[in-house]
Amino acid sequence: MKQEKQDKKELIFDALEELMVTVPYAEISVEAIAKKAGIGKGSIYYYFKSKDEILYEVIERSYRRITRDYFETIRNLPEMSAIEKIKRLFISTVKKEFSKTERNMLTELHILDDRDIHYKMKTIAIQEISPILTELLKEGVDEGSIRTQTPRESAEIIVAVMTLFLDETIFTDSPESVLNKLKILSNVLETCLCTEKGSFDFLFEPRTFS
Amino acid sequence: MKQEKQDKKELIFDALEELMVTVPYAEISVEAIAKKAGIGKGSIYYYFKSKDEILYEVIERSYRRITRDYFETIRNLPEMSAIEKIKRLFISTVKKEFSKTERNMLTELHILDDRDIHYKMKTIAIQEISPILTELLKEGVDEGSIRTQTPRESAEIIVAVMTLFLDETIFTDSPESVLNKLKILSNVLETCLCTEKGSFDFLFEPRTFS
DNA sequence: CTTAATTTCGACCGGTAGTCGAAATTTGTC
DNA sequence: GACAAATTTCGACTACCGGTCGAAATTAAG
Repeated sequence: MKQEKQDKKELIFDALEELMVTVPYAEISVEAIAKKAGIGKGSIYYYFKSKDEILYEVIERSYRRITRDYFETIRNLPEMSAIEKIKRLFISTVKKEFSKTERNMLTELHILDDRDIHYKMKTIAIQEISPILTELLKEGVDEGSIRTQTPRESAEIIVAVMTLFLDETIFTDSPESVLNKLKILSNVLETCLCTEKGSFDFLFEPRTFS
Repeated sequence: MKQEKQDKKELIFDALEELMVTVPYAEISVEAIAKKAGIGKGSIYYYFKSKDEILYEVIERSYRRITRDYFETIRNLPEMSAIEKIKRLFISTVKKEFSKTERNMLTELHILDDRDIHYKMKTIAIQEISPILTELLKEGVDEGSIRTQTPRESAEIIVAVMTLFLDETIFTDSPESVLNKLKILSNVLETCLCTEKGSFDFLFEPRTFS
C-alpha cells in the first residue's frame, strides 16, 4: 500500500533525474517526465502537488545518498585519528568523489547552471554534512586532538565556509588567491578547534587534491 | 543615442522594481511590466533578450546603489579607526540599514521567498561588499591595528562567512547557538586579522544589534 | 458478483514568454 | 522641405506549459 506508492514516486524521481543529466530542469516539462516514467501526465499530480515538489524531493533523495556514503566511508576507517578522518572528509568533498560512486547524480555538470537547484543543493549539503563533522569533532575532543566546547556550532561554520569555498560562481580566483585563501582557512581551522599547528596544512599542500 | 536607450531600460527597471514590491517575480508577466512602464510588450524585447535578463539587471542596479551608499557612509567617517569602521559596516549589514535609505529596494520582505533571487543577491552582495572591506583592511594594516598579507582574500572570506550567517534559511538556530557561533566568529576574525584581543567582541555583545 | 475505493489518464483551460511583420517615428541627405 | 533609410514601437499571434477534471480502468472489500 504505502510501499507501492513510494515505489511509484521513486519511478518518477528516476525519470526526472535521468532527464536532468542532459536537459536543465526549467526546460523539462511535466509531460516529458510522465513519458519517461511511462505513465500519464495526470498521474504525476496524483503523487505530487507540483512540478517543483518532484524536484525538491529528487534533490533530497540524492543528498541523502551522498550523506549515507560519507558516513559509511568514514565509519569504515576505524584505525584513523579524528583529524585524519576530517582530512578525508574534506578531500572527498572537494574532489566530489561521490559523483563517481553515485552515477545518476544531480551534481553532474549540466545541472550546475541552474541557480535554483544550486542553491537548494547547497542548503541541503550544509544541513547533511554538518552532523557528520560534528561527530568527528566530538571524536577529536575525546582523543584530545581537538578542543572546542561547541562542536555542533563549529562544525556548521566550518562546513558552511568549506562549501562557500567550492562555489566557483562566487569566487573565480587565480590559483594564487585560492592558495592564499586555503592558508587563511587552515589557520582559521586551527584556531577554531585549538588543534596542533599544521593539522590542516594538507589543505594547501599541492599534492592533496591531485 | 546610447543614453536614450539606457533611459528606456531604466524605465523598465523601475516598472519591474515597483511591481516586485507587492508581487513575487514569478507572478509578474512581461505584459504587466510593459503596461507599468507605459510601453508595448514587444518593445521590452527590443531592449532585453528575456524576462530574466531584466530581473538580473534590476538586481545588479539595486546592489550597485547599496554599495555606493556603503562606500559613501563609511568614507564620510574619517575620524574613526579602521576597526571602528569595520564594526559599522558589519552592523549596518546585519541590520540592513540600507533598506531604509533605498525605498524601492529588492531586499524587501516579499522578495526573499524567491530562492533564485535570493541566491543572485547573495552572490552580488559578496562581490560588491568585499572590495569595501578590502579597503578597510588595508587601512587597518596601515594604522597597525590589523595584520594580514592578503587583505583581498581575507575580506572575501569574511564577507562570505558573514553573509552565510545572515541566512536564516540555513541556520534556524536557538539564540544560544547563535551566540556560540558569534563567539567563534569573533575569535576567527581576530586570528584571521591578527587584531588585538576583543576587537570583535561587539559581535556577541547583546546591545550591539538592538 | 457487486460495489466502493483507489489509481490512471489525456483532453482541456488559462495563462505565459517570446516572435514577427507591419506601422510609426526618428535620423540623415540633398 | 522632401524623400529614403534606419531605428523604435507595437499588439496580435504562436507554441507551449503547469495544473485541473471527470471519466475510465483497475484493485480491494463485502
